[in-house]
Amino acid sequence: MKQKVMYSEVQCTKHINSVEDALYVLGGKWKLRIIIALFSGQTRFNELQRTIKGISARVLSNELKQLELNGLLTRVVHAEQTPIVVEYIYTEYATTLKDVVTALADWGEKHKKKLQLSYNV
Amino acid sequence: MKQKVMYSEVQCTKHINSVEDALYVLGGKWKLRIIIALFSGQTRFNELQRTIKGISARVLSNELKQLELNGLLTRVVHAEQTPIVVEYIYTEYATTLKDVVTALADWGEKHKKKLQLSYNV
DNA sequence: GTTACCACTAACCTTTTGTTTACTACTAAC
DNA sequence: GTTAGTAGTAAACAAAAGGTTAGTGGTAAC
Repeated sequence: MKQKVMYSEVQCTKHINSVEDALYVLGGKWKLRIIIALFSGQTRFNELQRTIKGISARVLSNELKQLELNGLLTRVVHAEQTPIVVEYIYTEYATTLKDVVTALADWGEKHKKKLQLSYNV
Repeated sequence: MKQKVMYSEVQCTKHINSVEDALYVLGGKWKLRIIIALFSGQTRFNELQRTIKGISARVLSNELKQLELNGLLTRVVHAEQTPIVVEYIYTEYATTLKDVVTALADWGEKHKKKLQLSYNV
């Protein structure tokens, strides 16, 4: 059983630490899904909750707060109108996540196709 | 407050579903770190536990089982030697994760640098 | 006049995840 | 003979994450 080594030990530790830093911000079940929904133009709380199937209001609220703290979105309150409308707008910084989202979504899609293939054969 | 829309609503749902499929396999605190350690040439249980700081034997054992079920590694037992040695070898299929790992590690690295900058200024 | 929408929050509960300690049984080094 | 390494597992517990239900107060549609 042979395999090629992709990184040195030092690079391994560096990679693990970097992924750790990324997961600190993006980890958990919901954060990336929320970011995708924001990228696709959803801005409102209830819109987001409808788009992201299965998330509860409590969890969505908490996750949005954390994403705001990490500089990935801005909470904009339109207090002048009734009912008061709140918009969640992704920041310029959040667009740096595009590669991450793309890589994960691509892999997830291919993985699903692979599973379907192995069941159908 | 303006933003460009990156995906249509249909693409949004597709992306969310794909990321969901990916996270089903890769989600949680440890799986990607284990994969990085495997990519860097670690093959043994205790080696992995030493490399991945903070993981307990129980959790490592569970995660390895799940990664094996999902076809990302093979458990190879060398029963002929004493003490019996077990090797965890990443599969060919696991190499399709390279882009995911790279994207996340790159983002994590940049994010850390950004944090350090904003503290030092 | 009842229902639904808006954007949440509080309290409580369950599930998932992870930790700690102790243990297996054998080997090799000091 | 004590310690450390080999690869784990069992049991008991703690912490983190997530879900459920109910409710706020105002507006607008049926």
